[in-house]
Amino acid sequence: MENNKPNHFIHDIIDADLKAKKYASKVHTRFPPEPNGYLHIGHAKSICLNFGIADKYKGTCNLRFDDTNPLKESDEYVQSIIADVEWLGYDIKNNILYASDYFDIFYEHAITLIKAGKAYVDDQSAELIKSTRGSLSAPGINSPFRDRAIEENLTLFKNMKSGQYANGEKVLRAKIDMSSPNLNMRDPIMYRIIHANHHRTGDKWCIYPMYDWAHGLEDSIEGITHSICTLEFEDHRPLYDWYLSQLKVHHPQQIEFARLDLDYTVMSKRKLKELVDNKHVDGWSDPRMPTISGLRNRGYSPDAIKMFCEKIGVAKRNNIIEYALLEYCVREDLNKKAMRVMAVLDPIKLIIDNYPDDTSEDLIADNNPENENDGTRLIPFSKELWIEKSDFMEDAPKKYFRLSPGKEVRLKHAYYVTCTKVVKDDTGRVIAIHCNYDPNSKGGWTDDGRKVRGTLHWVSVKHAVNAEVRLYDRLFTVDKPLDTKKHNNFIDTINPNSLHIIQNCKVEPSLNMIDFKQYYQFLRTGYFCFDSQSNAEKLIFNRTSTLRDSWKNP
RNA sequence: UGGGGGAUCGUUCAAUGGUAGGACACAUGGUUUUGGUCCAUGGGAUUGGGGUUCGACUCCCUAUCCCCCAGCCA
Repeated sequence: MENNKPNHFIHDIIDADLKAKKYASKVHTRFPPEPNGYLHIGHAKSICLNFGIADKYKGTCNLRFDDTNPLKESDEYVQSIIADVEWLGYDIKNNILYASDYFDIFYEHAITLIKAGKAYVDDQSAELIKSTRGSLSAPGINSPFRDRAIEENLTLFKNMKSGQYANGEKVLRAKIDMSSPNLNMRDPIMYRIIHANHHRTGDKWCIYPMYDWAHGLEDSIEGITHSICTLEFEDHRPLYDWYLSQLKVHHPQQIEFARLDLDYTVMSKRKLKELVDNKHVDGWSDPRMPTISGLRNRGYSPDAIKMFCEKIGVAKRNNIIEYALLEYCVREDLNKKAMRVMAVLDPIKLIIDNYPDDTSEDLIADNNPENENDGTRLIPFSKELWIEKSDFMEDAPKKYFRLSPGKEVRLKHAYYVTCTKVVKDDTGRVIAIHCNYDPNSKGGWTDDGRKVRGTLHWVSVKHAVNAEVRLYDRLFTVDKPLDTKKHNNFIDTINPNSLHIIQNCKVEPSLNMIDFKQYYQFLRTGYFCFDSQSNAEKLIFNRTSTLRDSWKNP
């Protein structure tokens, strides 16, 4: 297989490092989520990037939980993240790591820094620390506790660890430069006191490391070579570098790239959590959510998501990818994989007057014209069929290929039929359509050169199975829900019609849950999958996406 | 405002001093037992102004615009 995956600036950096024999010519990356929510498609970009690099350079990629804040994290999130990464297809069984496993090491390193006179215990309140940090243009003010004796710092820090102080009473700070133009360097906090139960370490600790202090050490301990993160950490890099060089430990290279943003959705864990908590969606895995588990329930394949992550590229400029590209990727992938079936979403009865009353016959249908190996199946055909309401028009425009009075169409895999008359109710609404079929067109073809433009899908009335179908639309009505210049609150821009449930859809009998398939294409209507709530008694399908539709009703 | 980043077709990624190219989107044809797929064609961009150079998206100067940072979040 040729490797024509696009190259990007991070590859260039790694190539240069390899050439310079930096890091003993090995490549080790990591994907470091905080378990404080479910993974979304933006994380998928990072996962594909980091695991992709490990793969390309024959290195390793760790899944590492950055679990340094017990207040926001939970095991539920840990489990969902592991499941999502594995579902995407990355083998992490032997590479699941936790920052919390390094807490003892972090602590020892902190002692080292204190002993070197590079860290101190500060008694100031959070408010005071904030107010003495200065501003974007004004320098900060040194804490009165900044020049405490090393021995005193050591004692105080040990007391912090042993639980002698309340939350917020003291912090450990790095002694750097309160007048640095980079706010991150103004004596950043290394440890804060949080008396809380941690999902892995329980009550062992009541001091927890801050991100900047912990992250570089995590990378260093694991022997990471290239620590890839998003743009907002760019001005944290000097601090990342400062800690590691003070401690003279293995020093990975931090590289920043632009995170993924998608139009017509939101992509921050906080915002997604708000949608979940306020019940705007049915949990993190709602098929409308841009979460990995949401996309999975929606019927997206791992390959489609990976293809998407490759196509969007990796660069440093802020970007908003069009949702259309994601849809292109599912269609592209599912076109090759999906089993073609017939399902009528909005049924109307079609009666074939010249077809025998009490017979039915099994017709051969190919499962996927894109892949002959997928074989064929039999579909029952009889006198009364369900067809799609939108496939009939009494007064049809010229370019309408479907059924209308006097016109002949093909019933897919079956016969040609010609519409003879319609039946209406008292209000004039069409409730049934009558037609005649051509017995010589069995299989949907004749050799007489007849041109039959329209092809309809159908389901035999007496063999049809009822199903519920859930149609999804974009979750938001605007392309940038978070544009505060246009919208006060992104919640206001939620699409009230993002979920449309239809009952009594008629599907072909092969669609029971006994012969379960992962991906379906309902012929002419879209890609679908079984909903996780679906069972043999009640079939429920989710629409993954529509098919492309070049037909424009004039 | 101090600091850190960034600006190329509608969107996104490339071009690393040498023909501005790909993908998606859009448009128009063709094929078709899915108005799907597939195939072909087309329109469409270097933020502005100077400079260096035989030659500039690329280097220099200047202006403008956008993003990030003042959590004991990550």
